[in-house]
Amino acid sequence: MQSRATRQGRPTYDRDSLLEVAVTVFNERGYDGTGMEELAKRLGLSKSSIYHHVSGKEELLGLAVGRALDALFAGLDEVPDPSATATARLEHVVHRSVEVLAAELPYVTLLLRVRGNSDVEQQALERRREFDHRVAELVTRAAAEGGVRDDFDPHLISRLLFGTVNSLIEWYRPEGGMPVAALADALTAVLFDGLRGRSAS
Amino acid sequence: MQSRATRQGRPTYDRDSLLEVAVTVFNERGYDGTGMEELAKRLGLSKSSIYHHVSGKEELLGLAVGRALDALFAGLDEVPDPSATATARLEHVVHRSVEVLAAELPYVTLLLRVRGNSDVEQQALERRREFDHRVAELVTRAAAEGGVRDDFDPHLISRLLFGTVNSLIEWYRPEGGMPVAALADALTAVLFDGLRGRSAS
DNA sequence: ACGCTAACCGAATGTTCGGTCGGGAGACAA
DNA sequence: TTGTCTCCCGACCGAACATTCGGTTAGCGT
Repeated sequence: MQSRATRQGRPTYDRDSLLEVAVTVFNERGYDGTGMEELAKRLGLSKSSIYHHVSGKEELLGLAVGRALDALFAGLDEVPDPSATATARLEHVVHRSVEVLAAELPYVTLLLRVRGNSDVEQQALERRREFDHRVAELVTRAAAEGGVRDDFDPHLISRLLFGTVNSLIEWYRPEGGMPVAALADALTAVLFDGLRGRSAS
Repeated sequence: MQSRATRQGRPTYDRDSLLEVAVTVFNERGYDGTGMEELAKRLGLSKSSIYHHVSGKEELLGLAVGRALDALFAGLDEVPDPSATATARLEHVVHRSVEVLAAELPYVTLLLRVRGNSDVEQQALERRREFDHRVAELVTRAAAEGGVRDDFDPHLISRLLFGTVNSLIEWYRPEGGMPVAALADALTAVLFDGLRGRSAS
Protein backbone atom coordinates (compact mmCIF):
# COMPACT_ATOMS: atom_id res chain seq x y z
CA MET A 1 0.00 0.00 0.00
CA GLN A 2 1.23 3.49 -0.84
CA SER A 3 0.25 6.90 0.44
CA ARG A 4 -1.73 9.23 -1.79
CA ALA A 5 1.13 11.74 -2.06
CA THR A 6 3.79 9.30 -3.27
CA ARG A 7 1.99 7.20 -5.82
CA GLN A 8 2.99 6.72 -9.41
CA GLY A 9 1.26 7.67 -12.61
CA ARG A 10 -0.20 10.86 -14.01
CA PRO A 11 -2.14 12.87 -11.43
CA THR A 12 -5.20 14.81 -12.52
CA TYR A 13 -8.65 13.90 -11.28
CA ASP A 14 -9.39 11.70 -8.30
CA ARG A 15 -12.79 10.35 -7.30
CA ASP A 16 -13.69 13.36 -5.16
CA SER A 17 -12.80 16.11 -7.61
CA LEU A 18 -14.55 14.21 -10.38
CA LEU A 19 -17.63 13.79 -8.19
CA GLU A 20 -17.71 17.51 -7.47
CA VAL A 21 -17.96 18.39 -11.17
CA ALA A 22 -20.40 15.58 -11.88
CA VAL A 23 -22.80 16.70 -9.15
CA THR A 24 -22.70 20.26 -10.45
CA VAL A 25 -23.70 19.11 -13.92
CA PHE A 26 -26.35 16.73 -12.55
CA ASN A 27 -27.92 19.66 -10.72
CA GLU A 28 -27.91 21.87 -13.80
CA ARG A 29 -29.44 19.42 -16.27
CA GLY A 30 -30.94 16.86 -13.91
CA TYR A 31 -29.48 13.37 -13.38
CA ASP A 32 -31.53 11.72 -16.13
CA GLY A 33 -31.05 14.71 -18.40
CA THR A 34 -27.25 14.51 -18.22
CA GLY A 35 -25.36 12.32 -20.66
CA MET A 36 -21.88 10.92 -20.06
CA GLU A 37 -20.70 12.88 -23.11
CA GLU A 38 -21.85 16.18 -21.59
CA LEU A 39 -20.20 15.13 -18.34
CA ALA A 40 -16.94 14.31 -20.13
CA LYS A 41 -16.96 17.68 -21.90
CA ARG A 42 -17.31 19.54 -18.61
CA LEU A 43 -14.51 17.48 -17.08
CA GLY A 44 -12.19 18.09 -20.01
CA LEU A 45 -11.92 14.32 -20.32
CA SER A 46 -13.04 11.68 -22.75
CA LYS A 47 -16.13 9.67 -21.96
CA SER A 48 -14.20 6.48 -21.47
CA SER A 49 -11.80 8.03 -18.96
CA ILE A 50 -14.63 8.55 -16.49
CA TYR A 51 -14.92 4.79 -16.18
CA HIS A 52 -11.36 4.62 -14.92
CA HIS A 53 -12.46 6.46 -11.75
CA VAL A 54 -15.98 5.17 -11.19
CA SER A 55 -17.93 2.11 -12.26
CA GLY A 56 -20.59 4.17 -14.01
CA LYS A 57 -23.16 6.93 -13.86
CA GLU A 58 -25.13 5.31 -11.07
CA GLU A 59 -22.10 5.08 -8.77
CA LEU A 60 -21.63 8.83 -9.11
CA LEU A 61 -25.20 9.33 -7.95
CA GLY A 62 -24.71 6.89 -5.07
CA LEU A 63 -21.55 8.64 -3.88
CA ALA A 64 -23.28 12.03 -4.00
CA VAL A 65 -26.47 11.16 -2.15
CA GLY A 66 -24.51 9.08 0.36
CA ARG A 67 -22.38 12.07 1.22
CA ALA A 68 -25.46 14.25 1.67
CA LEU A 69 -27.20 11.72 3.90
CA ASP A 70 -24.10 11.16 6.05
CA ALA A 71 -23.84 14.91 6.66
CA LEU A 72 -27.52 15.26 7.53
CA PHE A 73 -27.48 12.34 9.98
CA ALA A 74 -24.31 13.67 11.58
CA GLY A 75 -26.14 16.93 12.27
CA LEU A 76 -29.07 15.02 13.71
CA ASP A 77 -27.00 12.84 16.04
CA GLU A 78 -24.93 15.75 17.30
CA VAL A 79 -26.52 16.66 20.63
CA PRO A 80 -24.67 19.45 22.45
CA ASP A 81 -26.54 19.28 25.76
CA PRO A 82 -28.21 15.97 26.68
CA SER A 83 -30.22 17.64 29.44
CA ALA A 84 -31.80 20.19 27.10
CA THR A 85 -35.53 20.19 26.37
CA ALA A 86 -36.83 18.52 23.22
CA THR A 87 -37.85 21.96 21.97
CA ALA A 88 -34.31 23.31 22.31
CA ARG A 89 -32.99 20.19 20.66
CA LEU A 90 -35.46 20.58 17.78
CA GLU A 91 -34.44 24.18 17.26
CA HIS A 92 -30.81 23.08 17.24
CA VAL A 93 -31.46 20.35 14.67
CA VAL A 94 -33.27 22.79 12.38
CA HIS A 95 -30.51 25.36 12.73
CA ARG A 96 -27.83 22.75 12.14
CA SER A 97 -29.67 21.30 9.14
CA VAL A 98 -29.59 24.68 7.44
CA GLU A 99 -25.83 24.80 7.95
CA VAL A 100 -25.35 21.27 6.62
CA LEU A 101 -27.57 22.04 3.64
CA ALA A 102 -25.46 25.10 2.86
CA ALA A 103 -22.14 23.32 3.37
CA GLU A 104 -23.11 20.33 1.21
CA LEU A 105 -25.51 22.23 -1.05
CA PRO A 106 -24.90 20.42 -4.38
CA TYR A 107 -25.03 16.97 -2.76
CA VAL A 108 -28.18 17.70 -0.73
CA THR A 109 -29.80 19.26 -3.80
CA LEU A 110 -29.23 16.09 -5.78
CA LEU A 111 -30.53 13.99 -2.87
CA LEU A 112 -33.78 15.94 -2.61
CA ARG A 113 -34.50 15.42 -6.30
CA VAL A 114 -34.16 11.64 -6.27
CA ARG A 115 -37.37 9.92 -7.35
CA GLY A 116 -36.58 6.23 -6.79
CA ASN A 117 -35.98 5.02 -10.35
CA SER A 118 -33.10 2.68 -9.45
CA ASP A 119 -31.77 0.67 -6.50
CA VAL A 120 -29.45 3.48 -5.50
CA GLU A 121 -32.32 5.95 -5.52
CA GLN A 122 -34.59 3.59 -3.57
CA GLN A 123 -31.99 3.22 -0.82
CA ALA A 124 -31.57 6.99 -0.68
CA LEU A 125 -35.32 7.44 -0.25
CA GLU A 126 -35.24 4.83 2.50
CA ARG A 127 -32.60 6.74 4.46
CA ARG A 128 -34.51 9.99 3.92
CA ARG A 129 -37.61 8.44 5.42
CA GLU A 130 -35.56 7.34 8.43
CA PHE A 131 -34.36 10.93 8.86
CA ASP A 132 -37.88 12.35 8.60
CA HIS A 133 -39.13 9.79 11.09
CA ARG A 134 -36.58 10.79 13.73
CA VAL A 135 -37.35 14.48 13.26
CA ALA A 136 -41.08 13.82 13.60
CA GLU A 137 -40.40 12.04 16.92
CA LEU A 138 -38.53 15.06 18.18
CA VAL A 139 -41.40 17.37 17.21
CA THR A 140 -43.86 15.11 18.99
CA ARG A 141 -41.81 15.28 22.20
CA ALA A 142 -41.48 19.06 21.86
CA ALA A 143 -45.25 19.36 21.49
CA ALA A 144 -45.80 17.09 24.52
CA GLU A 145 -43.66 19.30 26.75
CA GLY A 146 -45.55 22.40 25.54
CA GLY A 147 -42.70 24.01 23.65
CA VAL A 148 -44.58 23.92 20.37
CA ARG A 149 -48.22 24.87 19.79
CA ASP A 150 -50.43 21.81 20.03
CA ASP A 151 -53.35 22.95 17.90
CA PHE A 152 -51.79 21.23 14.89
CA ASP A 153 -50.61 17.67 14.28
CA PRO A 154 -46.89 17.23 15.15
CA HIS A 155 -46.40 15.37 11.89
CA LEU A 156 -47.73 18.40 10.00
CA ILE A 157 -45.44 20.72 11.96
CA SER A 158 -42.51 18.46 11.15
CA ARG A 159 -43.29 18.51 7.45
CA LEU A 160 -43.71 22.29 7.31
CA LEU A 161 -40.48 22.74 9.26
CA PHE A 162 -38.30 20.63 7.00
CA GLY A 163 -40.25 21.63 3.92
CA THR A 164 -39.06 25.16 4.56
CA VAL A 165 -35.50 24.05 5.28
CA ASN A 166 -35.31 21.86 2.19
CA SER A 167 -36.78 24.58 -0.02
CA LEU A 168 -33.56 26.54 0.49
CA ILE A 169 -31.86 24.47 -2.21
CA GLU A 170 -34.07 26.23 -4.76
CA TRP A 171 -32.50 29.64 -4.29
CA TYR A 172 -29.78 29.84 -1.61
CA ARG A 173 -26.20 30.18 -2.90
CA PRO A 174 -23.44 30.51 -0.25
CA GLU A 175 -21.35 32.63 -2.60
CA GLY A 176 -24.25 35.06 -3.08
CA GLY A 177 -23.42 37.24 -0.10
CA MET A 178 -25.76 36.12 2.68
CA PRO A 179 -23.83 34.31 5.42
CA VAL A 180 -25.08 30.87 6.41
CA ALA A 181 -25.46 31.91 10.04
CA ALA A 182 -27.74 34.81 9.08
CA LEU A 183 -29.90 32.49 7.00
CA ALA A 184 -30.16 29.86 9.73
CA ASP A 185 -30.99 32.53 12.32
CA ALA A 186 -33.66 34.11 10.13
CA LEU A 187 -35.29 30.78 9.29
CA THR A 188 -35.42 29.52 12.86
CA ALA A 189 -36.62 32.93 14.06
CA VAL A 190 -39.44 33.14 11.52
CA LEU A 191 -40.53 29.57 12.08
CA PHE A 192 -40.26 29.51 15.87
CA ASP A 193 -41.27 33.07 16.71
CA GLY A 194 -43.63 33.71 13.84
CA LEU A 195 -43.77 36.18 11.03
CA ARG A 196 -45.51 38.81 13.18
CA GLY A 197 -43.41 39.99 16.09
CA ARG A 198 -46.14 39.24 18.60
CA SER A 199 -49.94 38.66 18.50
CA ALA A 200 -51.84 35.50 19.42
CA SER A 201 -54.35 33.47 17.40
CA MET B 1 -65.67 22.69 -37.56
CA GLN B 2 -67.72 20.24 -35.52
CA SER B 3 -68.73 20.16 -31.87
CA ARG B 4 -67.05 17.74 -29.51
CA ALA B 5 -70.25 15.75 -28.88
CA THR B 6 -71.13 15.04 -32.51
CA ARG B 7 -67.77 14.17 -33.99
CA GLN B 8 -67.00 11.03 -35.91
CA GLY B 9 -64.60 8.21 -35.20
CA ARG B 10 -63.82 5.96 -32.24
CA PRO B 11 -63.76 7.83 -28.93
CA THR B 12 -61.25 6.89 -26.24
CA TYR B 13 -58.67 9.41 -25.05
CA ASP B 14 -58.77 13.14 -25.64
CA ARG B 15 -55.93 15.59 -24.99
CA ASP B 16 -56.93 16.32 -21.41
CA SER B 17 -57.37 12.74 -20.21
CA LEU B 18 -54.12 11.76 -21.92
CA LEU B 19 -52.36 14.70 -20.27
CA GLU B 20 -53.62 13.65 -16.87
CA VAL B 21 -52.04 10.21 -17.14
CA ALA B 22 -48.86 11.59 -18.70
CA VAL B 23 -48.31 14.08 -15.87
CA THR B 24 -48.82 11.34 -13.29
CA VAL B 25 -46.12 9.21 -14.88
CA PHE B 26 -43.81 12.21 -15.33
CA ASN B 27 -44.10 12.89 -11.60
CA GLU B 28 -43.35 9.29 -10.69
CA ARG B 29 -40.28 8.74 -12.86
CA GLY B 30 -39.30 12.33 -13.65
CA TYR B 31 -39.83 13.93 -17.07
CA ASP B 32 -36.42 12.94 -18.44
CA GLY B 33 -36.66 9.53 -16.81
CA THR B 34 -39.94 8.70 -18.57
CA GLY B 35 -39.87 7.12 -22.03
CA MET B 36 -42.71 7.27 -24.52
CA GLU B 37 -42.92 3.50 -24.34
CA GLU B 38 -43.51 3.56 -20.58
CA LEU B 39 -46.07 6.29 -21.14
CA ALA B 40 -47.85 4.21 -23.80
CA LYS B 41 -47.97 1.20 -21.48
CA ARG B 42 -49.64 3.21 -18.73
CA LEU B 43 -52.14 4.63 -21.21
CA GLY B 44 -53.01 1.22 -22.60
CA LEU B 45 -52.02 2.56 -26.00
CA SER B 46 -49.26 2.02 -28.49
CA LYS B 47 -46.42 4.53 -28.61
CA SER B 48 -47.40 5.80 -32.04
CA SER B 49 -51.00 6.48 -31.00
CA ILE B 50 -49.84 9.15 -28.58
CA TYR B 51 -48.66 11.21 -31.54
CA HIS B 52 -52.22 11.34 -32.85
CA HIS B 53 -53.19 13.48 -29.84
CA VAL B 54 -50.06 15.56 -29.23
CA SER B 55 -47.10 16.59 -31.31
CA GLY B 56 -44.62 14.96 -28.93
CA LYS B 57 -43.26 14.61 -25.43
CA GLU B 58 -42.35 18.28 -25.13
CA GLU B 59 -45.89 19.44 -25.91
CA LEU B 60 -47.17 17.32 -23.03
CA LEU B 61 -44.75 19.10 -20.72
CA GLY B 62 -45.76 22.49 -22.11
CA LEU B 63 -49.48 21.81 -21.63
CA ALA B 64 -48.88 20.67 -18.05
CA VAL B 65 -46.72 23.55 -16.84
CA GLY B 66 -48.91 26.04 -18.72
CA ARG B 67 -51.95 24.80 -16.84
CA ALA B 68 -50.11 25.08 -13.51
CA LEU B 69 -48.90 28.61 -14.22
CA ASP B 70 -52.34 29.78 -15.39
CA ALA B 71 -53.87 28.55 -12.14
CA LEU B 72 -51.20 30.17 -9.98
CA PHE B 73 -51.49 33.55 -11.72
CA ALA B 74 -55.27 33.41 -11.48
CA GLY B 75 -54.92 33.03 -7.71
CA LEU B 76 -52.51 35.94 -7.61
CA ASP B 77 -54.70 38.32 -9.64
CA GLU B 78 -57.80 37.48 -7.67
CA VAL B 79 -58.15 40.35 -5.19
CA PRO B 80 -61.31 40.09 -3.10
CA ASP B 81 -61.09 43.51 -1.41
CA PRO B 82 -59.12 46.25 -3.22
CA SER B 83 -59.06 48.42 -0.10
CA ALA B 84 -57.41 45.74 2.05
CA THR B 85 -53.91 46.17 3.44
CA ALA B 86 -50.96 44.62 1.64
CA THR B 87 -50.52 42.31 4.62
CA ALA B 88 -54.07 41.01 4.34
CA ARG B 89 -53.61 40.60 0.62
CA LEU B 90 -50.37 38.68 1.13
CA GLU B 91 -52.02 36.33 3.58
CA HIS B 92 -54.81 35.79 1.09
CA VAL B 93 -52.37 35.04 -1.73
CA VAL B 94 -50.51 32.51 0.41
CA HIS B 95 -53.75 30.87 1.49
CA ARG B 96 -55.05 30.79 -2.08
CA SER B 97 -51.76 29.43 -3.41
CA VAL B 98 -52.04 26.45 -1.10
CA GLU B 99 -55.50 25.76 -2.48
CA VAL B 100 -54.34 26.09 -6.08
CA LEU B 101 -51.38 23.85 -5.39
CA ALA B 102 -53.68 21.21 -3.96
CA ALA B 103 -56.24 21.50 -6.75
CA GLU B 104 -53.65 21.28 -9.53
CA LEU B 105 -51.14 19.19 -7.57
CA PRO B 106 -49.68 17.03 -10.38
CA TYR B 107 -49.31 19.98 -12.74
CA VAL B 108 -47.73 22.27 -10.15
CA THR B 109 -45.43 19.44 -9.06
CA LEU B 110 -44.15 19.04 -12.60
CA LEU B 111 -43.73 22.80 -12.93
CA LEU B 112 -41.63 23.08 -9.79
CA ARG B 113 -39.22 20.41 -11.04
CA VAL B 114 -38.49 22.04 -14.38
CA ARG B 115 -34.78 22.80 -14.79
CA GLY B 116 -34.66 24.72 -18.09
CA ASN B 117 -33.25 22.09 -20.46
CA SER B 118 -35.47 23.07 -23.43
CA ASP B 119 -37.36 26.08 -24.81
CA VAL B 120 -40.56 25.00 -23.11
CA GLU B 121 -38.77 24.71 -19.77
CA GLN B 122 -37.04 28.07 -20.20
CA GLN B 123 -40.37 29.81 -20.81
CA ALA B 124 -41.85 28.10 -17.75
CA LEU B 125 -38.95 29.34 -15.61
CA GLU B 126 -39.50 32.84 -17.02
CA ARG B 127 -43.14 32.85 -15.95
CA ARG B 128 -42.18 31.48 -12.52
CA ARG B 129 -39.73 34.34 -12.05
CA GLU B 130 -42.52 36.79 -12.94
CA PHE B 131 -44.73 35.19 -10.29
CA ASP B 132 -41.99 35.32 -7.63
CA HIS B 133 -41.30 38.94 -8.49
CA ARG B 134 -44.89 40.01 -7.94
CA VAL B 135 -45.06 38.16 -4.62
CA ALA B 136 -41.84 39.78 -3.47
CA GLU B 137 -43.34 43.20 -4.25
CA LEU B 138 -46.35 42.37 -2.12
CA VAL B 139 -44.13 41.32 0.80
CA THR B 140 -42.14 44.54 0.50
CA ARG B 141 -45.33 46.61 0.74
CA ALA B 142 -46.53 44.53 3.68
CA ALA B 143 -43.23 45.12 5.45
CA ALA B 144 -43.41 48.86 4.69
CA GLU B 145 -46.83 49.16 6.32
CA GLY B 146 -45.57 47.29 9.38
CA GLY B 147 -47.67 44.16 8.95
CA VAL B 148 -44.61 41.93 8.70
CA ARG B 149 -41.53 42.02 10.91
CA ASP B 150 -38.87 44.25 9.37
CA ASP B 151 -35.75 42.76 10.96
CA PHE B 152 -35.29 40.53 7.89
CA ASP B 153 -35.05 41.31 4.18
CA PRO B 154 -38.48 41.18 2.47
CA HIS B 155 -36.96 39.14 -0.34
CA LEU B 156 -35.84 36.56 2.21
CA ILE B 157 -39.30 36.51 3.79
CA SER B 158 -40.82 36.04 0.36
CA ARG B 159 -38.56 33.08 -0.41
CA LEU B 160 -39.21 31.38 2.93
CA LEU B 161 -42.94 31.92 2.52
CA PHE B 162 -43.24 30.35 -0.90
CA GLY B 163 -40.53 27.83 -0.16
CA THR B 164 -42.81 26.45 2.52
CA VAL B 165 -45.87 26.56 0.26
CA ASN B 166 -44.06 24.88 -2.63
CA SER B 167 -42.61 22.19 -0.38
CA LEU B 168 -46.14 20.84 0.05
CA ILE B 169 -45.84 19.01 -3.27
CA GLU B 170 -43.31 16.69 -1.62
CA TRP B 171 -45.83 15.12 0.73
CA TYR B 172 -49.38 16.50 0.54
CA ARG B 173 -51.95 14.25 -1.12
CA PRO B 174 -55.57 15.56 -1.23
CA GLU B 175 -56.95 12.01 -1.05
CA GLY B 176 -54.92 11.32 2.11
CA GLY B 177 -57.55 12.62 4.52
CA MET B 178 -56.45 16.14 5.44
CA PRO B 179 -58.78 18.76 3.92
CA VAL B 180 -57.18 21.49 1.85
CA ALA B 181 -58.73 24.20 4.02
CA ALA B 182 -57.16 22.72 7.15
CA LEU B 183 -53.75 22.61 5.50
CA ALA B 184 -53.99 26.19 4.23
CA ASP B 185 -55.17 27.40 7.63
CA ALA B 186 -52.36 25.59 9.45
CA LEU B 187 -49.67 26.85 7.09
CA THR B 188 -50.77 30.48 7.19
CA ALA B 189 -51.23 30.28 10.96
CA VAL B 190 -47.75 28.83 11.57
CA LEU B 191 -46.08 31.23 9.19
CA PHE B 192 -47.95 34.39 10.21
CA ASP B 193 -48.49 33.77 13.92
CA GLY B 194 -45.39 31.76 14.63
CA LEU B 195 -44.72 28.28 15.90
CA ARG B 196 -44.82 29.32 19.54
CA GLY B 197 -48.19 30.65 20.67
CA ARG B 198 -46.61 33.82 22.11
CA SER B 199 -43.10 34.87 23.20
CA ALA B 200 -40.79 37.48 21.64
CA SER B 201 -37.14 37.21 20.60
C1' DA C 1 17.69 5.98 -19.17
C1' DC C 2 14.24 2.65 -18.00
C1' DG C 3 10.38 0.34 -16.16
C1' DC C 4 6.11 0.64 -13.88
C1' DT C 5 1.53 2.26 -13.49
C1' DA C 6 -2.19 5.48 -13.03
C1' DA C 7 -4.56 8.22 -16.28
C1' DC C 8 -6.15 8.79 -20.53
C1' DC C 9 -8.08 8.29 -25.45
C1' DG C 10 -10.63 6.86 -30.06
C1' DA C 11 -13.49 3.71 -31.88
C1' DA C 12 -16.99 0.55 -31.47
C1' DT C 13 -20.54 -2.11 -28.62
C1' DG C 14 -25.56 -3.12 -27.93
C1' DT C 15 -29.52 -0.74 -26.26
C1' DT C 16 -33.01 2.69 -25.72
C1' DC C 17 -34.64 7.01 -27.09
C1' DG C 18 -38.27 10.17 -29.37
C1' DG C 19 -40.51 10.13 -33.46
C1' DT C 20 -42.36 8.43 -38.35
C1' DC C 21 -45.03 5.72 -41.64
C1' DG C 22 -48.57 3.07 -44.10
C1' DG C 23 -52.34 0.91 -43.12
C1' DG C 24 -56.44 -1.26 -40.38
C1' DA C 25 -60.72 -0.93 -37.59
C1' DG C 26 -64.83 1.16 -35.94
C1' DA C 27 -68.47 4.77 -36.11
C1' DC C 28 -71.37 7.80 -38.39
C1' DA C 29 -73.65 10.20 -42.66
C1' DA C 30 -75.27 9.56 -47.13
C1' DT D 1 -73.30 -0.12 -49.08
C1' DT D 2 -70.14 3.16 -49.53
C1' DG D 3 -67.34 7.05 -48.18
C1' DT D 4 -65.07 9.50 -44.73
C1' DC D 5 -63.50 10.61 -40.46
C1' DT D 6 -61.23 9.51 -35.91
C1' DC D 7 -58.50 6.59 -33.57
C1' DC D 8 -55.34 3.26 -33.28
C1' DC D 9 -51.49 -0.25 -34.37
C1' DG D 10 -46.88 -2.84 -35.67
C1' DA D 11 -42.80 -2.04 -37.86
C1' DC D 12 -39.38 0.84 -38.50
C1' DC D 13 -35.69 4.88 -38.36
C1' DG D 14 -31.74 7.85 -37.08
C1' DA D 15 -29.82 9.66 -33.05
C1' DA D 16 -28.33 9.48 -28.49
C1' DC D 17 -27.52 6.62 -24.70
C1' DA D 18 -24.25 4.13 -21.15
C1' DT D 19 -20.62 1.21 -21.43
C1' DT D 20 -16.41 -1.56 -23.20
C1' DC D 21 -11.93 -2.43 -25.21
C1' DG D 22 -7.21 -2.28 -26.99
C1' DG D 23 -3.84 0.65 -26.95
C1' DT D 24 -1.23 5.25 -25.85
C1' DT D 25 0.73 8.86 -22.79
C1' DA D 26 2.75 11.13 -18.89
C1' DG D 27 4.94 11.22 -14.55
C1' DC D 28 7.39 8.88 -10.72
C1' DG D 29 11.02 5.81 -8.50
C1' DT D 30 15.22 3.66 -9.49
